[in-house]
Amino acid sequence: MRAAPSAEFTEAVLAVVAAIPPGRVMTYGDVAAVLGSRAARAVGNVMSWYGSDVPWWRVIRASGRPAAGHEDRALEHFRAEQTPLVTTDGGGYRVDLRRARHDPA
DNA sequence: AAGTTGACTTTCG
DNA sequence: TCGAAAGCCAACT
Repeated sequence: MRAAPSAEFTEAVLAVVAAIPPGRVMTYGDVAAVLGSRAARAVGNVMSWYGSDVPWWRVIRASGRPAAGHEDRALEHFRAEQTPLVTTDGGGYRVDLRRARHDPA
């Protein structure tokens, strides 16, 4: 285990993630931006620790791919929520950020 | 106080 | 469009 974020930071992140509507997604950087910071990595840490209590699959990387190692589980949710996806030739996939990106403002 | 780590981002080739 | 390298932030040792 590595560096559990402070309670303040954790609650703030969970609140933002929980506010993302179904079928939409936000990048780690976006979530951090809402908190007034650029700690995208710290956001990832919060997900690894408390992600089980929020729709963590709606938080993805700027590349349009979900958290590393969780792509399979995330795909199930995306298909269930009809999130805009882009299937790649290699059998992989990626979220269509241009359409699915959620703007909290 | 300095070094290490991570569900990241951006820039360059 | 893809991969490698450097940059950044927060928290731990």
